[in-house]
Amino acid sequence: MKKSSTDTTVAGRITRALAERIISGEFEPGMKLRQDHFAEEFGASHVPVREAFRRLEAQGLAVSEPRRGVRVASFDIAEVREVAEMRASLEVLALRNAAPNLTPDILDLAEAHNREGENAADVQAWEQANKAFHRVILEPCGMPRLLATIDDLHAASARFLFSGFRMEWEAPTDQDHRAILAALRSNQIDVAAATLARHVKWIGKNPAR
Amino acid sequence: MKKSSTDTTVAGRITRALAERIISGEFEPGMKLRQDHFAEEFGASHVPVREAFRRLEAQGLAVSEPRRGVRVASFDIAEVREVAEMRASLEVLALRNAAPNLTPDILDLAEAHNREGENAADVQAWEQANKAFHRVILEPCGMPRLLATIDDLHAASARFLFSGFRMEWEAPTDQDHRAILAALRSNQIDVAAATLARHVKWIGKNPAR
DNA sequence: TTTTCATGTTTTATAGATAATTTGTGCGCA
DNA sequence: TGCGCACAAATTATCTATAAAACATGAAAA
Repeated sequence: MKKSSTDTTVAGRITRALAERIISGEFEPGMKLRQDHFAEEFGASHVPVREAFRRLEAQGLAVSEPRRGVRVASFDIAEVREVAEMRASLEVLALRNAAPNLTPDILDLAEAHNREGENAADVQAWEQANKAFHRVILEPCGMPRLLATIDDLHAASARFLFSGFRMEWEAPTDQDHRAILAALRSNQIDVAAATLARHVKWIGKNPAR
Repeated sequence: MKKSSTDTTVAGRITRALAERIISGEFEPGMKLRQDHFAEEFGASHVPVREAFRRLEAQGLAVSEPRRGVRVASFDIAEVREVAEMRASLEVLALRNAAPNLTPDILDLAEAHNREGENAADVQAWEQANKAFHRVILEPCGMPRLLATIDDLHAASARFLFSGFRMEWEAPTDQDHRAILAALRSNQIDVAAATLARHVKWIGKNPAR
């Protein structure tokens, strides 16, 4: 496996660690991120921390005001909806381009991920399986930039999911996923795309606590 | 006007300068970007240059391999098509959300930008007017993340436009733009959206030299 | 109460050290 | 001679340590 910059450099490791904590909700929206603090925590200097901040900023997980520091990106209901709409548009685009390249093997793998999700013990596990499901059926589109953007949006969605307004959680049988797979298996691309769009937008409509 | 981080800090100025050169084609795809070189050129040290690199990377204008430096992002015909498809999807989404907020004033402003483009003396001027046209009709969607993503995609499109395969250039009367405005004026959102999608995708279909 | 100015804190930038990769060189061997 | 391999030198990215600039805070003066 090609090792990404996230693993190789100190800045990359810091990026990953901070992203994880923001997504998991450990860092609350609006929280100030002080470079010296993390420099000390990771036993590094503040320069790689700054580089990590730039990446988080690009992913939409943090916002930076010049000379005033960077904070964890806030997200209100409008932003959640925005991310959901963007994901819906782009995932549909990806699916339409992936469809001609989808093999039964890929769909079986997706189904496996879906079952994983249905048997998940907690939200984290479910989210991981959910991400894998979407990834697997979209990846064959062969559009790297599109996939990267979708990943960023997915991270933003996950933030919302973990944002503590759903403490008691139970694994849902993901009917939408099943419907998408069935449509793909019978070559009904339009149906699959429409279901996917509705499915993704639904996330943005969750009752906000 | 709110001053962006691009103007305030050294890293920001370097980012802007390098982005411009990449987009304009002065830096060719695949070209190695050495931090010490630009540190010297901008009379700065290499740290702000590195931060600029991170941002260019996020915008898709550069790619970085850990410990091996960063290069100007390549773009083949497939990537151009990818960017065009993404733009089409996202601009349609933006337009649909902007439509309810569009006023006659805004549409008049857009029309002015379109005329600017038609009278443009060179590609740069045309591109600037073109960007302004799209921006003006999409901005009222009130979705900042969506707009930011569209901006990045637009920059990538502009790269393609400037890539020297269109040396002799003449300002086109932009019929698509006019059609979009006419549709919006008569509240035919679907027509406007469909025209916009076709218009944006067409860019990706330009005969490659 | 408002303004000014000093002080501490934080971001930003520089200069120098470290580590990894690439390039060049020499040697052995076909 | 030509090719491949090992090893050394140079180049370059990465990181640390330190200094400078900007900002926030709060006390003193108007």
